[in-house]
Amino acid sequence: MKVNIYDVAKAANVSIATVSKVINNTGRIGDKTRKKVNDVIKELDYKPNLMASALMGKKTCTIGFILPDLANPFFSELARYVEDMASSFNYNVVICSTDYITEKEEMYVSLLLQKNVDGFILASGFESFEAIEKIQAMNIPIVLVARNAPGKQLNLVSINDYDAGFRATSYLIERGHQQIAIIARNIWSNRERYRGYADAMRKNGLVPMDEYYYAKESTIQDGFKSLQQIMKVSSIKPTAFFACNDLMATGAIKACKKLNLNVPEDISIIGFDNSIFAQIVEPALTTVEQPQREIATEAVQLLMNAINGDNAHQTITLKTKIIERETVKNLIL
Amino acid sequence: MKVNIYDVAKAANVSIATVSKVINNTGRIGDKTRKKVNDVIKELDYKPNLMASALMGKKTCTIGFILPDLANPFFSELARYVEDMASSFNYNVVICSTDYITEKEEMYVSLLLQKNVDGFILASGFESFEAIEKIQAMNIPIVLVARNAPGKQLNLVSINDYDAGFRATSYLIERGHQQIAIIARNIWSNRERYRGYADAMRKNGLVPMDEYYYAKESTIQDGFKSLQQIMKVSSIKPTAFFACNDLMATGAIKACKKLNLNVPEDISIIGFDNSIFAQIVEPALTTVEQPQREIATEAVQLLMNAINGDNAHQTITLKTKIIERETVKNLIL
DNA sequence: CTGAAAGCGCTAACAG
DNA sequence: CTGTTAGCGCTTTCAG
Repeated sequence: MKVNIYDVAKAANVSIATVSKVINNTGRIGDKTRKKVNDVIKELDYKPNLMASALMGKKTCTIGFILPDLANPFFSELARYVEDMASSFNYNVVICSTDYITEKEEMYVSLLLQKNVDGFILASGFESFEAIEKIQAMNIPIVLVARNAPGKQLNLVSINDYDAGFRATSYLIERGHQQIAIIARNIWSNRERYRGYADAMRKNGLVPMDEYYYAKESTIQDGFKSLQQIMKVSSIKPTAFFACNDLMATGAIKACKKLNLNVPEDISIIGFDNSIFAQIVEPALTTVEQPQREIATEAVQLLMNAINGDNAHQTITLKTKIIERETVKNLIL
Repeated sequence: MKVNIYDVAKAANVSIATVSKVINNTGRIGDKTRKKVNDVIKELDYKPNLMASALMGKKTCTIGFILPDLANPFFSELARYVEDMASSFNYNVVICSTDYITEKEEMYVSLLLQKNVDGFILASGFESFEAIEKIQAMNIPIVLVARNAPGKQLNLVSINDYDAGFRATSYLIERGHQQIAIIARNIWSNRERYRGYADAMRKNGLVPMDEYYYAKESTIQDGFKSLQQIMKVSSIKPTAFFACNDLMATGAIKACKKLNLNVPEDISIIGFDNSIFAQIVEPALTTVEQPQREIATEAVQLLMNAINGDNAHQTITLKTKIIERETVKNLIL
């Protein structure tokens, strides 16, 4: 039923070695032989079994992409671009959602390692190094996305979260806001953005909200709860919120509606990611853009280089940009 | 570096056959031997190479999930559930976006076939059977999602699109709307919804918009353009729109804003999918819910059954439900 | 230029 | 109960 290399060899009156050589364009093969073999291959519609060649040390042309949650548009868009780019190299990507659970990441990594994937893109944002070390122990290339790994020699592609947080906050301050709250989650990228936020506040003689993270997850729900929570506990009410992703910003906007606060008249909000949500919500969200396509492109490119033997470790930092829409009010007039 | 079955055998003073048996729980193995081997496995952190066992005819524990566009929230949510469910069977899923291009589907299918995936879930919604036939020729299980394949013996899971279209339209009619337009795309599911729409109209003595599809793609953009287009060309302006997915509905709402039409005061809109967008847009979208989680769950379950030798072909039709929110006005008071 | 043969890591008869 | 052995389908020296 399934035709293999022997069938081709037989039909072409050559040895399997010859067939293998014409398939892989290795060794020297006479023109007539090559043509003959190719004809037979076409005729029998022969497709080499990639598992078998993988067993012989060839690539599996598959990469693992590990992320927290595919339902988060930031990640699904990222995944889309990763997949696109990978496919341009004839690679497939198996996507794994960890659901923010470390054990799942390790489980997926183990499984994919057993399946001999050629490389990993890790966007799960975990603090633990278990998975990374497991992969490195097998000498498999990794690139980390939106995360750092101090003290590790790795490929990284990310934005400068500190800087982005600083600029988002400054943007608000420049527009006259003084009471600025932050909705963040306790993960590395958000902590960096918090640092940027706090420094921007202090630099302008303002006092940052203390290092208290209200959001458990980066969801609409948690953004919704966080804003209400902050409004409730603050003695001096914030006039602006910096939400560390668009989902939470969306939730924050919803919360404002519930509290009968108008955005941006009463409360200004700036988000993060510039995912599709930013254009959908009402009012349209002013937000910090992450160049997802570039992130994905660079990540895959780096991974491919590594897979093809490039042992250098690169860190690529991409630019962010504030996309002005309708959720920030200028208090200075 | 990488430990294999021989290393384990040697360290445990047994043959590789014995190791294989304890791993796979086949044959009879003495308790002490089993323990010994298991200890060594743990100690050496041995993980069987799944490619090798796949070569021997075992499963790869990988399925291919082919969809049009991972950036469409309906599909990313679906993918999320598929992945979740698959992972509960210890399966990985490689996700492929066809971008609505038939050739890409075939290309992906070929590639994954060469990689010996155990099964496919096809949600790409194509009309062509090439890919399906290719897969069937290899005797690999498939389940089709959100699509039909008349005359084919296949596993199917979908909703009743005709019925859903009929009910969505009736919902509008019951609320007094008479000029109802539809925004659809020329794919099977949308045509079915159109049929339902048209029948509901006629049944109530109304005249359906003619079978003219304005949307090239199921995107926000195309929904935006379609509504404007329809408003421009209609002699009697519609009071309600039935958009065949939430993305297009979102675009339609945006278009209304641009045309200075209020939703739902001037124009009512009903969407389809009940993706996350429906809750985000303003006003919140009344829409027909597709039970994505169930679709995914059933699809994976069916596929697993098939992979495990169940040769029956099942068709599962899931229920839809109209989720009432704020975009439909009741004209009858 | 082409083929024979070894072997990748594993499973599955079949002996013992 | 355990080991030997023959492959799965392919790549890759190494002879010829």
